Amino acid sequence: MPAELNDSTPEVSALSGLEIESIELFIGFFKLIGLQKSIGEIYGLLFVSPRALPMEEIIGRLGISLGAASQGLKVLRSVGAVKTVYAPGDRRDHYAADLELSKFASAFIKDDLQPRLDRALERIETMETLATKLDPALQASATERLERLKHWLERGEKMLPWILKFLVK
Amino acid sequence: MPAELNDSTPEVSALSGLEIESIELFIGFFKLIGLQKSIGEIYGLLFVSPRALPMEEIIGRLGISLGAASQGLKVLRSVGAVKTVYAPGDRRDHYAADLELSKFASAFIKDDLQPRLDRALERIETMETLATKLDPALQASATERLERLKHWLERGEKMLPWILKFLVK
DNA sequence: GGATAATTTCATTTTTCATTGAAAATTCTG
DNA sequence: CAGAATTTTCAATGAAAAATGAAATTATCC
Repeated sequence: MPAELNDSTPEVSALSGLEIESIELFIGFFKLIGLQKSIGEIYGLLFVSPRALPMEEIIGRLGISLGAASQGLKVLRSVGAVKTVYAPGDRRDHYAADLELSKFASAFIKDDLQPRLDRALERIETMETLATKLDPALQASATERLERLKHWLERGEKMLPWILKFLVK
Repeated sequence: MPAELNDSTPEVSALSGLEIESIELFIGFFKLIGLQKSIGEIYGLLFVSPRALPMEEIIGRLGISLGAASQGLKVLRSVGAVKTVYAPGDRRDHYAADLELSKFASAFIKDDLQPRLDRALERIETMETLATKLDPALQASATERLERLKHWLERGEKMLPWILKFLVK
C-alpha cells in the first residue's frame, strides 16, 4: 500500500506500528457505532499523535481524499472527539484527539439509540390501536405480544441513562 | 410497491397496517445490530402473526426471494429468535417468532461486542510494548493515552454482564 | 426406492453506501 | 480589497453488502 511513490504526495512518512494498531482499533470501534472507516482512521492517527496535525498531514499520512478528511473531521468535531488547536504562525487549523472517549458513546446513545427507542415506542402505540380493530379471536395474541415488546423497550430505555452515567464518570 | 400484480405470485394478500408497523420496527432494530433488511422483515411479520407460517407464505407476503427467506430464517433460528413448529398434515416447516426478545441482545453482546472488546484490549498490550520503544520524550504521552483507553475498555467490559442480566431477567 | 416437495447453496445481479475530487465557499494575508 | 490558501460541499464513482433465482441437496410420501 505505501508503494505509491509516484510523486503525487512527495513526503509522506509511512505509518508506524503504533499508529497502525491504533488506527485498526478505532476503525473497528467506530464501525460498530455506524461510523465509516475513514473516520476511524483519522481518530486512530490523532489518538497516538503527540501533537495536533493539520488536515493536509492527515490526508498525506493516511492516503485518504480531501473530502473524506474534511467530512470525517467535521463528524469527529461534532461529537466532541476531535478539537482544533491554535498553531502559532500557521494559517491552517490543527486537529487533536480529545481523549475523553466517553464522548463517542454518549453521542451514539443520545443521537442514535435514544431516538430509535422513542420511535419504536410510538410505533407500539399505533400498533395497539390497530390491534383493537382485529377480530377478537386474534386480538388477545397481538395485544400480549405488543405488551411484551413494550415492556422490553421500556426496560432498555430505563437502562440508557444508567449506562451513560457509568461510562462518563 | 405492492403494485406488481403480474401473476407471478397469484394469491398474496397485502400486508395489514399492523404488519407493516411491526416490520418497519424490526427492520430498524435489526439494522442497528448489523442484520439486513430481509431479516427484519421476516421477524416483523412473524412477530404479529397469530400462527406459524411456512416459508412459502413468508416469501409471498413479503415479496422476498427464496434465498433471502431461507438464509434469513437460518440466521433467526441460529440466534433463537425463530423456531420451527410442527404442522400436522403439512410436509413443510412452519416458522414462529420466539417472543423472548432478549435473545437478540444476548447474541449481539456475546458474538459481537465481547469479542471486539477482547481484541481491543489485546491490541493495547501490543501498543504498550511498541510505546516503550519510542524516544522518551514521546513515551509519556503515548503511555498516558493508552492507559486511559485501557481503563475505559475495561470499564465497558465490566458493564456487559450486568447489561445482559438486566435485559434477560 | 422412485418421484416429488421443500429447502439450501451459491454464482450472478442489484442495491446501498463510503469515497473521491473538482468546483464553490470561506478565511486569511499583505 | 485582490489574491492565495484552506476548507467544505456534492455529484459521480466504485467497492462492498444484500438479494435473486437456478441448480443442487435433502426430506417426505406412497
